Amino acid sequence: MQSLNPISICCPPLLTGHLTAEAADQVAALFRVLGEPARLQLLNFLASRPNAEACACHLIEPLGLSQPTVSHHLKVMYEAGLLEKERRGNWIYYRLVPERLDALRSALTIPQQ
Amino acid sequence: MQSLNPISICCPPLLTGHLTAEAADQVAALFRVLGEPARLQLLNFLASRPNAEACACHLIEPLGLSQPTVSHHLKVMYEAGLLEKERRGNWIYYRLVPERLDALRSALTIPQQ
DNA sequence: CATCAATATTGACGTATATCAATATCTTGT
DNA sequence: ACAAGATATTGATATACGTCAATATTGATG
Repeated sequence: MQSLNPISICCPPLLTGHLTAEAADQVAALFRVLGEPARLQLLNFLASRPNAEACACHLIEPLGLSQPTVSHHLKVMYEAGLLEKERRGNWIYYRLVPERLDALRSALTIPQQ
Repeated sequence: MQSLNPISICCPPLLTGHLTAEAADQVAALFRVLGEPARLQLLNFLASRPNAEACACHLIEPLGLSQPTVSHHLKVMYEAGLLEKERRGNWIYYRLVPERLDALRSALTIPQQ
């Protein structure tokens, strides 16, 4: 389970300038986080909620996966900087970090040829 | 090695509306293709060339990987619709398919909250 | 048709990781 | 402090896949 540094500047443009091996590693790790259907469905579910957030307890049933597995996916996305989390009483709420997805989006920008 | 259908409509928005399990599988498979540093470096190298294309023979040395491994990565990206290929005499040229990356980019669009 | 160069495929191996059951940890309320 | 519920971690298992050496295939050319 490779974790990402959320503070690191991500993502360098993929298609402009020279992409170093280190930068490629970093961006690839983020793509790999999105390369899992269960995680995409979690993101999609969160996006559909008010404030783009939900209690972890609400994320288990819609996926049809076990609680530990969902917890694992949430952790992976949290460590990748795609989610924030916040405890509220007994529950932990996860929230989308739109800036992170925006950064990835801009990394895919294609230079005018 | 899961292959993608290049003709299929990809990609449905991740963060708008309901993402079915099948759609999540499809988009995740495309993200997984990008989740490999060597492939990102290949894309980056192609983007730096005139016409965003290069002979396969020019893609081996810059990566420091064996010829079969590079061939494998090119095949994966070709089957994912990210590259086109064309034979020219003895050589096979691979070219970026910008529309495919654009489609992925738009799938990451975040709805206004 | 034979040869050569470029690319692709096969098979083997190692690593990464998704998944779950079992268990641990953490918070709140009594 | 204890009990109960929510979430996280551990350990085990299975699968996906990156990598290379060896080999096959393909196309051009003599």
